[in-house]
Amino acid sequence: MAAANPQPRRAHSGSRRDEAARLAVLHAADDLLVEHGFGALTIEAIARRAGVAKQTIYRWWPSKVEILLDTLIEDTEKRLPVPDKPTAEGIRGYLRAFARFVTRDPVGQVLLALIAEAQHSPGTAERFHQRYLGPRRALERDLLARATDAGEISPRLGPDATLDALTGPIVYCALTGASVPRGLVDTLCAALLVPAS
Amino acid sequence: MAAANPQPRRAHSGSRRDEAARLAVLHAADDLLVEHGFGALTIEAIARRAGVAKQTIYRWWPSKVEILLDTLIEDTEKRLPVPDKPTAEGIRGYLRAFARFVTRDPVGQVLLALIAEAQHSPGTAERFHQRYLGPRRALERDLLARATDAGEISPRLGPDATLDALTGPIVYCALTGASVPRGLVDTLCAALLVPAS
Amino acid sequence: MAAANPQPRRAHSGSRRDEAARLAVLHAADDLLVEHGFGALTIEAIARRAGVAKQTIYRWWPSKVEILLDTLIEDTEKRLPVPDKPTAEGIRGYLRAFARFVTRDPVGQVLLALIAEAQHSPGTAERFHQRYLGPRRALERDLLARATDAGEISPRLGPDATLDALTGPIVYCALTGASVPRGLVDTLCAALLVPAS
Amino acid sequence: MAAANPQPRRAHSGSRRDEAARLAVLHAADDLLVEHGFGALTIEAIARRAGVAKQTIYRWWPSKVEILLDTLIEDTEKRLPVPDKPTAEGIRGYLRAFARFVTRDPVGQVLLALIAEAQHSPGTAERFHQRYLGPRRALERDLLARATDAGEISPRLGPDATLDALTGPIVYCALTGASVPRGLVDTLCAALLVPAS
DNA sequence: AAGTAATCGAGACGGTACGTCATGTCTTAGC
DNA sequence: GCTAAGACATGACGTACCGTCTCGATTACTT
Repeated sequence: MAAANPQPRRAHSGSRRDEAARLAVLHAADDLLVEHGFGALTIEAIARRAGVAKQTIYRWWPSKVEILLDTLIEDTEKRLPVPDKPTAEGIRGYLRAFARFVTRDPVGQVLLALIAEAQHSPGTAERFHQRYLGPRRALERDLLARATDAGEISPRLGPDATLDALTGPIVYCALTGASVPRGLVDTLCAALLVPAS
Repeated sequence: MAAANPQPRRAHSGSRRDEAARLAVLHAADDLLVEHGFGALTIEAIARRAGVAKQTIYRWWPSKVEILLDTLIEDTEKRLPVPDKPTAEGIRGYLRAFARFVTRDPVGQVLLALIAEAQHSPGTAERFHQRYLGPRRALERDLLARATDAGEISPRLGPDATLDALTGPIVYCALTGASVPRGLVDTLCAALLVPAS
Repeated sequence: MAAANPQPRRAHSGSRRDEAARLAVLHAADDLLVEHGFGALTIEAIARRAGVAKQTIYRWWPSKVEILLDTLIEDTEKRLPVPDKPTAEGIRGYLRAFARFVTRDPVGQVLLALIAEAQHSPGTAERFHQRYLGPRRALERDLLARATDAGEISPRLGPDATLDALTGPIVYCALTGASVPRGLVDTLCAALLVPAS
Repeated sequence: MAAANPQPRRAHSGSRRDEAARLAVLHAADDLLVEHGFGALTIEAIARRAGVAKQTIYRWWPSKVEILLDTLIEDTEKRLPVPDKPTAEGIRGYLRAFARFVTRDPVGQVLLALIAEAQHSPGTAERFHQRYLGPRRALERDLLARATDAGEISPRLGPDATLDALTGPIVYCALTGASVPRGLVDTLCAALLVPAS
């Protein structure tokens, strides 16, 4: 079929890392996760789907968790940027976007899968914190601090506790398969950030 | 002990289910999970540890998830009873106990493992809801309703959203390996249940 | 269906051996062997097919080989009697019947299966000789001896070698799935028994 | 030996089939068969003994019967060559060697095991004919034909019937655990091949 | 007539082997 | 030095039988 292409995908390489292979792996991993769930996400399946040799994966990623982390980090910045403006409304909007991200976006699936996998393996938990949770939390803490300094909000709890209280319910709903109840985000913001009125 | 045990270990019953084997499996699963993590929780390892044939496990449990569910359900009632008294203080105490349960109790580990595993497999999610999350949530909703009727509390959100908002942050902290911040439970209760005072 | 018979097959037992069960086992074994081959001949399959408990089989037969031996011994006398008359023609007829028996008779299948199984297990070989091959060979040797005494034949070899030379090719053909070539029996008799001219 | 083996046992090759593993499997199978009988000849035991992974066996052989066939075919040519010279004496010598082969040679054990196993499973029978019995019989038929053409012998039966009559008794003796009676081979040759003298 | 004993069906149990799948390491051969 | 391809040792998967066992019911021989 398709006009008998003799070299079906032959142009790959030489001495430098093959960027096409890298992207093919990331996309294959993402696709498999979304289409068939984490159970189908094996190194062999990724290699098969990406049209890549297993060894090519092992050369560049120490585990499939790192593949997911690569996808997650690259895509989260696009799909769910932390807002610049330190306003109460900005924070509320970010949380609403986060709820959508985590319940509907394919990349949100990756986040949930990593939270789950971190629970199963200490090594994963470690890397997950280093590469994703830590940096993200730093950005969020900064947003909160600037909003507080600006008098936009006046949180009833410390920064980390506040963020746990705001994002925890959203993540929990997503993990248990439920949608985030209407009004939850607004009420949480109202109750915990105490708008400067 | 030592004394005079007349039957050395010959009594595996015969035609009826062997209760000793059942308990050995549940304990082996729990022990392996706590000692070596979910990764070490294979059916073969459970069978080895319990001194039981693999087939005996497959005869009674369709998957290791159901083993964990059995443990979780049996033990949660003992370790984390939902309080009878519908008071604001009772609810606060329950949430504090829940925080301890989920961060320190071995059975809490089982709960976290199941939340994680449910994320990886739809079948697990289904069973987890049917057998644990659903019934438990019903009890909690009942507690909330009775406390509301008694005028003890006056929640700002619907029952499910309230429970998500209260337990979500605790579960999220446990999942991300953190301890539950001091004051979090009290502040959440104060902010969301609006004590009748 | 079928008029709701409350006791479907209840009349079995008491304190004496249940003859119906014994026959059911023998027939089940034979049927399974013929219908699905030796591979399907497991104790569990026999028990299932005979509608009998596994223990009932183990109580009366030490192995499935003994079941086959029971069938073989009981049925061979009916299907393949060693002739009384010590004539050359009688011997020839017996060999022709033996060829039919071993290539077409269900009981012949049992014989072949036991020859094969004896090759796989020394215990089987032992019992097979004791209970079948030995006694049968004795009868055949006797037939040969009487025919020789009567001057009907004059074998070129000793009795056992003669019998091996006569039956060996037939068994070999049956084992290799071939039919016994036309004229083989007659030529063997002519060449080895040297009719009294 | 001893001397300077530079690679201790690191050379399992990589992308090409590992010849050492192939031979280890063939020898392990042969050894197990001779030492512990067909009952001990399980894939797992072969793998253990050969120091090879089970999957390596399944990759190259569809069943243990094919392993035995490989051994049998490779070794029969060395241990029991069909003679070139189409003489009566050559045929007699071949049959005597065959009797020794089948009663004393370890490879003869493999042949008997395959005859037996073919009786238990149609698939085995099929492959056994295709790969061993058929080709061997063709060689033997050719030997017979050339000897007949040369006027060395003058068989009383067709080629296949003659071969069945000559080899059948030998195989039968081996299968029933007996030794081949003295004089049997010579008498069979004399009686069936009718030397041209 | 009550007690004893052997039988039967059912089926749970600790095992062993099955054949399949994914792991992570390795070697080869092509560019 | 990268790549695709894939063989390899390892070990878990879920299934099928093995032979032993214990049940609860059904009969038949004892006393």
